[in-house]
Amino acid sequence: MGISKKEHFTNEQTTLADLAKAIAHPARIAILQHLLKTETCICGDIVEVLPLAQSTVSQHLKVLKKVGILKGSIEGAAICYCIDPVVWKSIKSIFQEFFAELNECNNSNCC
Amino acid sequence: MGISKKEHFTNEQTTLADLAKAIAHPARIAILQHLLKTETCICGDIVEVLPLAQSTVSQHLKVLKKVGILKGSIEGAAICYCIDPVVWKSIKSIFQEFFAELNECNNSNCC
DNA sequence: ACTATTCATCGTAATATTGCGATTAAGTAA
DNA sequence: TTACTTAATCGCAATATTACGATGAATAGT
Repeated sequence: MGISKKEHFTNEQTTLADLAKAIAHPARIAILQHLLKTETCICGDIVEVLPLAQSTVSQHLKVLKKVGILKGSIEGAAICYCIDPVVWKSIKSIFQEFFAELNECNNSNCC
Repeated sequence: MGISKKEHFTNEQTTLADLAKAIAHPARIAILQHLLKTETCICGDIVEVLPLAQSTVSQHLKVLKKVGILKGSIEGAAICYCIDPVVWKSIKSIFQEFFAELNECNNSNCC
């Protein structure tokens, strides 16, 4: 992604950016929405849901697992994918706090 | 960002992904936090806040303006940057709705 | 007119992401 | 053992992102 200068930013800033990056692809949104919609774990049919090759879907799953949103447990030959509710709620809170910080601009000269 | 297959996904999925992508960089988080913290518009000292070159900051501002989070108004030689409160609240709602969809997994066999 | 300031844009290089086919690894079933 | 299935990983190509210096456009002040 180009030359990175993450060492100049705070942990809070890089954490939020990394979380947003994990969500920043329609395929990963689709994976999460499918898991949310079925209200349970999915054992083995994630690839069929998406218009992408198996290796590509596996890469997207890896991204979501890396930030902890997804956890996978081996179920025979298949793997069951779940949203980790603890991590999910934590991420939800982080985004909520970030977006809650808005105060209306009180400078009538510019807005 | 590699071969894109966005035509296979819904508008909702691509919209959320694009919003997340706009936030998915610590420099852009830092810009937004600075604007949030000062509780007003910033006229001309954005570059000084960040450890990046002026052209790089300008590119990040462009990304934020593209999704509508920021609006800039000319103030003489300088430019005043504001967070658009309407867009901000809209994005806040989109994220909130997405994260609110979680139901606990009720399959005791896998989680 | 001349100069300084501010910010956008251009051009370029380095690095990251996305996607696919092929392969590998691990389990199941015959 | 020999397939068969499932999912991760490898290797590659195409494209996107990030960053910087240099340049350009617009305004302000002298």
